[in-house]
Amino acid sequence: MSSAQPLYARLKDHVMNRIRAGDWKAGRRVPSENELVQRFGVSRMTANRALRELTADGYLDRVPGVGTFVRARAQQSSLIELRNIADEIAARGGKHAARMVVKEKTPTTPALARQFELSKPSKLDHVVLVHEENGVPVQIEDRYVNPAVAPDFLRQNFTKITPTAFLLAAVPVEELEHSVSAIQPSREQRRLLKMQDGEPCLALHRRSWSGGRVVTSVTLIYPGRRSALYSRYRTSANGTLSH
Amino acid sequence: MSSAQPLYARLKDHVMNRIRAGDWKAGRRVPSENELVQRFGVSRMTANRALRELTADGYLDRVPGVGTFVRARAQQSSLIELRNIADEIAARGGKHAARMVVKEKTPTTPALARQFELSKPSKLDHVVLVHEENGVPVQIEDRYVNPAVAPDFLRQNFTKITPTAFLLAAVPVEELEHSVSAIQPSREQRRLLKMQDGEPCLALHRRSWSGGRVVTSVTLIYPGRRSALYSRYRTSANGTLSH
DNA sequence: AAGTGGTCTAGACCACCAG
DNA sequence: TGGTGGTCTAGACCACTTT
Repeated sequence: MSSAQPLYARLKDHVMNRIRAGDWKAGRRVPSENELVQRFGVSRMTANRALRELTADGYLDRVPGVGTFVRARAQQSSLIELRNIADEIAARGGKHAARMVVKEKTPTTPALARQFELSKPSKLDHVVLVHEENGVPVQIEDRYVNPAVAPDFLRQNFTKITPTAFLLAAVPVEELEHSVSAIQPSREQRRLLKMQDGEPCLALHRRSWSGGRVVTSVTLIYPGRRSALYSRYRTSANGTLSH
Repeated sequence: MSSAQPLYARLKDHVMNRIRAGDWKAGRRVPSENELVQRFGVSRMTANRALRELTADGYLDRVPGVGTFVRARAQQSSLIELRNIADEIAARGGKHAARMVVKEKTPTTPALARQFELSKPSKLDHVVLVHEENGVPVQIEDRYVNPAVAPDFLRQNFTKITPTAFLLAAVPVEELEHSVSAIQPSREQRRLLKMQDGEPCLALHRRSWSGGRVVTSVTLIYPGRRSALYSRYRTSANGTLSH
């Protein structure tokens, strides 16, 4: 089962696995191109491509004449990464919990059929849950899923694995659509987020595609009082924005 | 003045200039690697790197055995591009106008000094303007600029050139920070945007760096009723999100 | 002086697609 | 069969930093 993966991709994986596992922490020097050439028996151009692409991807810093290092804050190039909120909270040192509010199969309304690009009426999976950080509600997740793409979705226990984590593992995402707006929360949403009257919310809507079909359509609602979306990144050498 | 630019970067520029100028439109075949080798006298690896990076940047599509083509919709990988609102409105076929509200030099408050990473008190340029599309206000721009980095800023006529357009041309941006939140607009902001009572706003805050110094800190305020931020993009081959 | 990254070359082999 | 992109090599020269 020798992988058909190209050599430079295997080198990238090797480095990323060390970083993800925590073996190589921020600021640590990673092997030089010549060291990779020695250890893996590849040409220097191949080692160079691996490290160069990881740098463009935001994971490494390279300093000519000095070396290559694990970047301090992994670059967050998009305002919205497809991340698991449980991981985000854990990264901040908080304790995540999720509370189920709705878990059902529901027939498509015309609006839902349009969102899922379905020509015929069908059934969709629907869940609503509230994510909490240290007991404080921080996000409402209102999600529809196409069961033709992710059949086992409704059978999961979403207090143990978040819908995002399940879908990320179950379905390869090929395309993403995001939009963000400010909304006045409904009474029910205010209650779930334990918000004061009059406070606005940030609504993030996302659709994802796999194999040309819409996998899921989700609305994430955050209390507006603190910024829910943040990114910081460098621009690439040629002046276009790095992505 | 032979440019110190590497060959692959010059090839990228050459292709991008043709695309930007409209010579090569969406779907058009661009020169193959071998054609670039012939015309520019470079090795195939160099031509390959140029076209490969432009593909990763979202501008081209490559099909093995067939060719390389200008991508239909230039990929909008980040939710927030550093774009000029006048261009955005023009791209939608609308008519842009800007109205000056404030144009002044102002001493730094402690909060501003922190934002600009200044150790000593100093003066900053400050402008507030309202951008309109077909006569309808669509954005408040509240911007501070470090005059040590962009000296001529306040001398511009911002009803003719937007602050973004001027700064993009005047200062190379190397790093960007964005955050988004939902806010309840002040009475003054409601007035400027001609909004109803109770409607929330989307606030986008951005800082940009050049040469290690903060160039500008800007807050863009949008009426929340329609989504101000949108993106759609594909994920890259190796499974990580394209940026 | 030795090591680093940055670039470039001139070949090569492969899978794929077209005529 | 010839052209395309995808990858890889084994060298090379350079500017730079560290020792």
